[in-house]
Amino acid sequence: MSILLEAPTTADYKNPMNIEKSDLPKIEHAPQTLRDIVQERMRTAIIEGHFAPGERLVERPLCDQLGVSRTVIRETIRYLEAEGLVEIIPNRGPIVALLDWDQAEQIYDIRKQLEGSAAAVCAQCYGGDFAAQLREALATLNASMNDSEWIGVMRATTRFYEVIFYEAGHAIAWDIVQRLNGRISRLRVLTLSAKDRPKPGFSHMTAIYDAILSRDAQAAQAAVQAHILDASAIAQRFLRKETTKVENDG
Amino acid sequence: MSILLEAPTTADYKNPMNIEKSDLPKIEHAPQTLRDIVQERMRTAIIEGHFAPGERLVERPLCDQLGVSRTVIRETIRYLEAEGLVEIIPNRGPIVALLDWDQAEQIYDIRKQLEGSAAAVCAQCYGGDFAAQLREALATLNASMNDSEWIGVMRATTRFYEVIFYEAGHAIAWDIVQRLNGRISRLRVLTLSAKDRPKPGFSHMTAIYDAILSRDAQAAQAAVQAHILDASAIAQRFLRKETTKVENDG
DNA sequence: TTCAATATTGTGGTATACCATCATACCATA
DNA sequence: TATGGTATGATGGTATACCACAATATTGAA
Repeated sequence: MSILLEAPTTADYKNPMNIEKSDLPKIEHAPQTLRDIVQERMRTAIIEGHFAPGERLVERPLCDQLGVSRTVIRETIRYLEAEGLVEIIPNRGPIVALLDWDQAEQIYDIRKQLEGSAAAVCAQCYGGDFAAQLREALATLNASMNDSEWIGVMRATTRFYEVIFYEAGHAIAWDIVQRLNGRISRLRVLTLSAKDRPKPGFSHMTAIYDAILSRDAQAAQAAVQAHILDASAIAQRFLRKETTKVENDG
Repeated sequence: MSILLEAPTTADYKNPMNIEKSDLPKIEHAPQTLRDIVQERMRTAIIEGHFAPGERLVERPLCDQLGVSRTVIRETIRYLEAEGLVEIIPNRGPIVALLDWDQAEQIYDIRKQLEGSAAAVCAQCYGGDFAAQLREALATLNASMNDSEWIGVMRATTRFYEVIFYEAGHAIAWDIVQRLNGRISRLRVLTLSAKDRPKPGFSHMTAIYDAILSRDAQAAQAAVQAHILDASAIAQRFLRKETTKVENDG
């Protein structure tokens, strides 16, 4: 089990998550509730692969590990179920959602549409300091690729698209894309960590960057779709390869 | 408050939702849990307008009305929050999610993409008894329009698109579209119930039907997008008109 | 009379105990 | 060895107690 989910050393109900003030420096009265924290932790734990797909999420151990009550765990599981990250098996309880290529293909297809549209809109109407933001995101991405830390690459890629979606004013679409990305996070990890090929990804991103900044909506959309097509092709290789194993687990 | 949420007359914990066997004829051991039932009831209550947008969803009264415990209510609210139907205001609790035109426009835009794509794919590759299913859905839609019952029209429209999405193999996209439709259900009701114009909607659907059956993907996509564009234009009129009122409520 | 401080109330958030049911694993016996 | 029953554990569901916080009402003082 992940170290991310370690329980507090003592059962301190006044401070069950070991949240120190130093952890929340920005906002004095952080309106963040326990549920939000647990949600965030479990979501990232699943996305970053600390829970295996198909692994059971038993309530009471989770309570112990996170140092919170069952109510919180149950509400969190309900939320993650709605997000598609968790699946409820009748009379068995929640497990980390499984993924087959059929679903993954659908998800890549939806992303192609939504991200392509966002890039196109963005190219047409961007302004302000957007160019600087996108350049910075691209630079961060480049830097993280040299670190060969897949998690950094994933975050930088996310940031890159986040800038695009928000400039396009597509906040809801971004929300959808993020959730979809959560569901295929395992694939993203595989495509990123199997990095005998970091450069093709980066050249794709550069192409997107150039197309948007030159206000070529068509080219921007095409570049995004090419990027996703490439990613999905790599993902397909991996998923096909391990399909047998996954289905044996289920 | 809605009659849909009435509590059982007596506190019968063996049968708290008044589920009779006659309600579940198909499956003997119905795996449907209390949560599922409450979720379904509250979702339709919100979608069908029995709760006003911005209305507070106070836990304890909901417990009384539905005859279930707070745990169930809270889990349900968490699920609906993830669906975007419910919004949590810090230190105030959940309310029925509000909607402004900016969000609605984004939602219509996403629908335009996903539904257009589904129709196009469908036109290219449909087979089997799909044509019959779609024809039947269209007939049902036509019949329900003569009833001038907006709820029937809404269900028939949903069914029509459901057939398309499933034939295209876009189950995940359909899931997304359904949730988005839930969030703009109030607008859909307005556009449907303000029925000085039932026929334009139906002619749009007929155009979609014809285009798909004639395997013209381009035309199918265009017809779908025209339909949504029309709907969004009507919705915009209504939402703009009542924007002041809504924001005063919030 | 008016303003401010305090008390009350309602709500959300959290924790915990309890029961029923279902599924599985284990064990004892034929 | 095979089979059936029991034990265990997990979940679903319910109830309750406690605390924090915010809004409102009430009361006291200027």
